[in-house]
Parts: sequence; structure tokens; C-alpha cells
Amino acid sequence: MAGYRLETTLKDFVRERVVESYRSLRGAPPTLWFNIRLNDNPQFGDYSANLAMLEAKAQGLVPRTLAQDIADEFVRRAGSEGLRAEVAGPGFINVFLSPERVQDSLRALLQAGEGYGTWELGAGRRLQVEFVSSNPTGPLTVGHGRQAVLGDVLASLSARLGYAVEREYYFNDEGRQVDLLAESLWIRYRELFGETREIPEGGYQGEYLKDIAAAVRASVGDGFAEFDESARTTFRHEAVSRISEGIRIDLETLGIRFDQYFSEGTLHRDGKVAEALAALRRVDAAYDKDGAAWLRAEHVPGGKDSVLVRSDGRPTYLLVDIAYHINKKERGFARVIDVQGADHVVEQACMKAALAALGFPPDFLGYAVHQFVSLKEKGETQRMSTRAGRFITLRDLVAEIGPDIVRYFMISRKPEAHLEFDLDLAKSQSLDNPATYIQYAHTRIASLFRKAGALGDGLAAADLAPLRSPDDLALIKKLDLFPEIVRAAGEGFAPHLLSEYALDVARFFHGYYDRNRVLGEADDVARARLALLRGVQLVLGQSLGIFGMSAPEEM
RNA sequence: GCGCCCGUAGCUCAGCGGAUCAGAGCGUUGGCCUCCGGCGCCAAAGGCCACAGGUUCGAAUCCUGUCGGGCGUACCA
Repeated sequence: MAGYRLETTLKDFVRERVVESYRSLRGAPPTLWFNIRLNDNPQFGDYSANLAMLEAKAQGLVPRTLAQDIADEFVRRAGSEGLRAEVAGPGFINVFLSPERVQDSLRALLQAGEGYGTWELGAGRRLQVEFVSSNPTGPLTVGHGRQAVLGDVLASLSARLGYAVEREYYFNDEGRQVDLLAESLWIRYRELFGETREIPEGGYQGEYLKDIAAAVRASVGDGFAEFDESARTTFRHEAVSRISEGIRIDLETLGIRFDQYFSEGTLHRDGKVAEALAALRRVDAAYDKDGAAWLRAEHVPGGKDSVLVRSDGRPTYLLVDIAYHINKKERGFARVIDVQGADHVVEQACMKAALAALGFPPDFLGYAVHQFVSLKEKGETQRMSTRAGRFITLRDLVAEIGPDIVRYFMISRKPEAHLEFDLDLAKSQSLDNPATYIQYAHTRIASLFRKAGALGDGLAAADLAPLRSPDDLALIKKLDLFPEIVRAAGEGFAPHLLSEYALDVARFFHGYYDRNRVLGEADDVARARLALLRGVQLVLGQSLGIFGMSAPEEM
């Protein structure tokens, strides 16, 4: 699949021409990055550039004069192609494109097909997205759901940028937490025999262990009267494997599949943890104090010297995690994205400090950090707490409103903002629901094509000349934004940019479709409009695909 | 106390490498069905962009401070 080339988007076409004009005028390229904006208001042309105002300030020139000079040069060079430029306001260069040039963008889109909005920035290098990574101690909550969808969508976006992407789930299947889990499960098991015991400090209180206990009894029988070594081993295995399987199913129902489940235990068994510490000591990033080994991270913003090995000799989570990241590098990943909750920011700074000390490239590891989720129902907001047993499982939520809607809501807010999940809106099947609204636009177009029959074939070669109304051209210019939105969403870990965009395209489509008749018009007009709507369908379909939502032909 | 994130329309939120953006969805009010799926469209009302200073010809956007909310600040993971 050929990558869609940057130069063919209209905005970049305009940028290039403006830069050329500036260079020819000033004898040097612009010194600053400037904005090209797509205008809603046709009075200001199709696109506006703020180049003159920025450069004038930097170089002590008069903005409007510089803008006029650039605009004149622009017209001199490109006027024969039907391009115009005007100066307005404090020094904007407003560019007007010919309908033919705008139509070119649609033609390129149709020819690129599903390759529209793909890039080759990653050049096929391997990129890993690690997410969820919840330890198998309980069911996934709605909070995990946000991370799951965010990670999955970032993986899809990274693939669009040209990386060879792998999704990985990191989990701990041994150690103290798992022992506590095993013991908690065993206590629930003993309750089935009428015994009453206290769940230990730091143990797991959740109801879900009662259900598992019953299943375990059916499978291992009635032995294990004491929590001895044999019981520990058995219950540890039962707890981890049953809960892991539950998690896997939960993710599956959301349409998420991992390429790799990575066990923390292997790092210990293979001596990788000790190696990591040795490596840190070699570069003087670790030191000893109070009988423990510490990481130097005070110099990093938000960082803090932290314990790597406790005074009793056990490594901390941080050291193991550092070993894990060394392992990622050794496995050949060029880049790694870790999706994490906002409660991990200090650890993230420490990790960055450690990897920097070990000589990793600064862009090797990127953190996609997200805030938490609260649920709103019937106007009331509830905060969830796993500890207090007050949470809604991801499974229940998906069962109630379906994976598509859950996915849309989870990525429609910027990750670093708190997400208030509006259950009533999510449950609504009608136009109120933005997810449904976008899918419906796709469906309407699919329906139109069913009706159009052969008229809708071979549209990549259609004559687009009839598309010259402001309505036609505005829609094409919106579709033209898709590649850059994909790029910004992927590079900035910001899927919400794409969901906003898709909603905007869907909204514009519905209005356009109301104002413009397609079938029944003269064949050349109908063909041209079908071509345009094919473009809309493609962009919406690709967007929904990136979100992991279905793009239905019928609803 | 310190660190990070967030304060924009009644509600949920975009915009934040400055100007030609005060925006969307929901909610409210009022219109549009001999018409390709009305699960649609159009319009109105509604905001001192938390507050106070500063930088700038120009600030929702950058800087400083204050006030609110969240999360951290473990030899937990």
C-alpha cells in the first residue's frame, strides 16, 4: 500500500508555495514555523498564512508590507495556475485556490484509497505499545477500559505512521501480591466449608473471588484444609490463570488482542534484574544508602531518588521495570510507548532518568498518560474505588452498551483530562450519541451506493469538474485534512483529535446531503457527487477503523 | 509543603507553536417530511475563556502569582 504523500494535501501545497514566494523575495527560507489555516469563512480565502506577521516581528519589518510583497510574489509565480493571494487584517496572506486544484485533492484521495492518511515516518521500524498491564488480581474496571482503548488506538495510529507495531501486556504472576491473592482466594474457598477467616492485610476483598473459589473447588476438590506450600502453589496458579483468562476475554469483547503477554517473572528467572542494577552502577546512576540501593533521579524534572533494592535484598518494582525496558531494547524495538495512568508520573520521570543514564535515545520511550474515569448516570457522578469494591466492571459496561460506543467514548476526550463517562448519552441509540451519528453517516452513504448501482463504479477516474460549488469544495477541503489529523493524533498521543474530526466530517456530510441531490441529477453531476461521497465514506471508514469501531453498511 | 494534570455556554468537553474562532455535542426554544435511510436538516437563546498582574501593536492561547478540583509525593505494584 503506497503511503499518501504529504505534498499532495492542499495545506502543504499552499505552504510550499508561500515558502517559495518568501524565499524568492528574501533570498532565504523563513526562519520560523508558521500556520496555514483552513478557513470556514470564504471571505478570507481558502487558506490563511500568518508567516508575514511572525517574520516581520523577528526581523523588524512592517507586517502588512511584507505580507503584500509575499502575496505579490505568490501571484506572480502561481497566478497562471489560478491561484490568488490577498492581504488582510494585521498581515494575513489569504490564499484562494482554483476549483480544479481543490478537485485534485479528492482525486488523489480516491486513488490512494485505503492508503489515504498513511505515512512512512516509521519506515517500518518496530514500535511496541505496552498497555493495560494490569496484574491478574481482579477483573478489569471501566478505568482499565480507558487505558485499553487508548493503547489499542495509539497502536493503530502508530501503524498508520508507518511503524511495525506490536501490542504487549506486561503482568506479574509471582511475588507478594500474588501470594496475597492466593491466600485471599483460599479463604473464600474455606468459607465454602463454613469456615470464617480474616482476609489478610492488603488482601483482596472483592466478591469476584467468591465465584472463583466455587469454580476452584469444583476443579481441585475439597482438600487444602491449611494454607501450606501445596495450597499456596495450587491457589496461586488457579487465581492467576482464571483471572488472566477473564481479563483476556474482557479485552477480546472490546476487540483488543495482544501480540505478546510478557511475564515479569521471566526477568527474575533470567537474571535480568541483577544485570539492570549492575548496568546502572556502571554508569554511576545507582548508589547505596541505608542498606538499600538507590537510583539517581533527583536531577530530572519531576524525578526523585528512589529505591531500587530494598535493604532486605528484594528488588523494587522500579528496578524490575528498568530491566524490562532494557529487555525491550534488546528485543529490537526502535520505539516504545507505555500507556499509564496519571498516578505513575513520578515513576515515569525515574524511568526516563535511568534510561538516559544508560544511553538510550531520548525518543526511545514515550509515555501516554491518562487521567481517570468517572461515571455519570441520571445526572449523578460516582467515583469508583476498586479497594472499596465500588466499581463497575468493563465487562458489564460493554455488555450494556456495546464495544463500539465504549471505544468511542473512551478516546473522545484528551487523555490528560478526566473523563466523565455519560452513561445515559452512551446508552442512547439515536442522534444524540456522537458515535452512532458518525456510523450513521457511513451507513447512509453505503445505502446510496447500493442504490446507485453501476453509476458508482470506477469513481477514481470520474470527471470531478462539476464539483465547484462552495459546498462541494468545502467538503473536499475537510477531507484533505485527514492525513495531517492522523499524524497529529499519532505523534501527540491524542486520538481525540481524530474523533473530533470525524464528528465534524459526519456533521458536514449530513448537511451537505440534505442540500445536494445526488441520484436523479445528470449522470456527470451524479458521478462527481458520488465520487465526493465515496471520499467521505472512505475517511469515515478509516477513522472508525482506527478507533476499532465497526463501519456499518446497514444499521 | 513539593511535583504533575485540569478550571472555556446550564451539563460534558474541543481550541492553547498569539491575530481571520468564542466553538462542538447534549439540554432549552422555534422551524423543515409528495425528497437518495427524518437514526436527518436549519435557526435562536446561552460564555468577563476561574481570578489578578505581566510580555506583545494584539492573549482563552505565553510568563508570574492566587483560588478551586484531581493524582502523586512508600524500602506498594
